[in-house]
Amino acid sequence: MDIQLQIKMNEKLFLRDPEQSELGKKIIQESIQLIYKNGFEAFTFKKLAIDIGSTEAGIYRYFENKHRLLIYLTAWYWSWLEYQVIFQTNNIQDPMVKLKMVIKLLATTIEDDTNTRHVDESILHQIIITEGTKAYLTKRVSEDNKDQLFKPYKDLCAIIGKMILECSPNYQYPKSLASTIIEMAHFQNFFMNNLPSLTDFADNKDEADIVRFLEDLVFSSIKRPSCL
Amino acid sequence: MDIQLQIKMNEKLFLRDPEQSELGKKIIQESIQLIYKNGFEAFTFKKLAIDIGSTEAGIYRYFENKHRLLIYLTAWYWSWLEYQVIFQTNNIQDPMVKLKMVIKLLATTIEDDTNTRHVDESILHQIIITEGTKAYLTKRVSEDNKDQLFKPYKDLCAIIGKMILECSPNYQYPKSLASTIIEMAHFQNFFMNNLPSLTDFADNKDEADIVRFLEDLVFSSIKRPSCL
DNA sequence: CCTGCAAAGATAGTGTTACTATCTTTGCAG
DNA sequence: CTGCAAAGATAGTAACACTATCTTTGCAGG
Repeated sequence: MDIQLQIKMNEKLFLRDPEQSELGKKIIQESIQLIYKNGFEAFTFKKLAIDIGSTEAGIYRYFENKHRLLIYLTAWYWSWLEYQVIFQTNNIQDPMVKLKMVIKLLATTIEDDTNTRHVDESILHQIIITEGTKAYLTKRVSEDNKDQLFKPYKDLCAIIGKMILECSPNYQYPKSLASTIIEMAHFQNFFMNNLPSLTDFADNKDEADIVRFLEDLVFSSIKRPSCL
Repeated sequence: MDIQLQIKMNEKLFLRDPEQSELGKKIIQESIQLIYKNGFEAFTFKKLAIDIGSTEAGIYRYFENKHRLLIYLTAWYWSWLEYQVIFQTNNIQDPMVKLKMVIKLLATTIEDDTNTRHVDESILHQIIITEGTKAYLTKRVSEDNKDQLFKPYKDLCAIIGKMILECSPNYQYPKSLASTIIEMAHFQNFFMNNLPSLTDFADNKDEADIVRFLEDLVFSSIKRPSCL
């Protein structure tokens, strides 16, 4: 069975849909490699053009600028992750087990999904850890939000928030706890590898420890009422 | 009583100490205004030079580049906040009360501290919320960390971690919980004001709600063992 | 087979950014 | 009054972030 997974993206994210052409797919594929390698600040359309054997002007036909491309990549990632969450929690009844699965998906290294040929998810995951927040930490965030550019992120947050409420219908902060899990899954990973004294995982550098920390955080918070 | 508070900064943060001259202080003062107004991406030394009536070359004598200036501002902020934490928790015995004070300091709007004439802390606080993580979310983070540029942040995290252990000596993740509190105090604030559906504070937009969320998060986590 | 049209390639050009260099002026300390 | 450091003035460069325009390619419909 060879099923190619295609994620339908918001049209405001691009000028021309990169999934619809070879050049477009190469832009996605190689931009992921290049951002991973040099970081988003050092990433330019010029360098990308050279890497894919095209021209700057060619890339500008797909994306307004590099920041839009970053938003596209993050939106793609969160859409893909939402799909993974829905897929992996399908047929699971216990909301606690579902939540644990979500935490695992968020905090654990992702293998490349061969159903999406032009995207290497494991590298994209690394990019999202380091560069993901830069998509929205800007002066333009409200305008971009009006164009629904962050919808995949917000959708995922809403799904996790619902699971939290399923576990604990009286918990007061489901959405904030959801966004906390999402961000901390990434920040603790970044800290563990780069600023280890900000974490308790410096010795082993094991993602499983992050999972345990997040599980502890979440389930202590939402179970507390029943505990009192 | 007129005491001017001066924070001793790591010498690697600058080429020439901005606290030691009028021009230096103007660079700090106006860069805070300019970054607040236009965001870090749009901030340039050229614009800053015009605003302070000096030249680009003049600013380059103080800071290698704008990223170093951002690291300086964040380091200054965390040093100042550490001082506030120590000052405000002085003579408090109960570690839980101390922790609550820390959460309040992290998550609540700061009034301008008149003891530091060239820094407007309330605006700096806003900058740290939006731009703070960009100081370390780079490819250079390990080198910068070796130069101890993030020491103030790490020191604050260590202090909070210690308070957590005072509350609950057996808690396993004091440092990760500390960095979670610090980051979430800012992220939840940013989300509340810019991407409200990621939080549970959209209606009131009240920082006191963030404080309550963080207190709930922290004290559920660290009290759990005694609860079982 | 020709026509038309869209995608992509090729090339050029502009204003801005991120610096670096050098020379002059200012102010003050010895 | 001399010397020296800080700051001002000015210039220059390579890279970056675009925009414009013109040509080529490929292939779809008539």
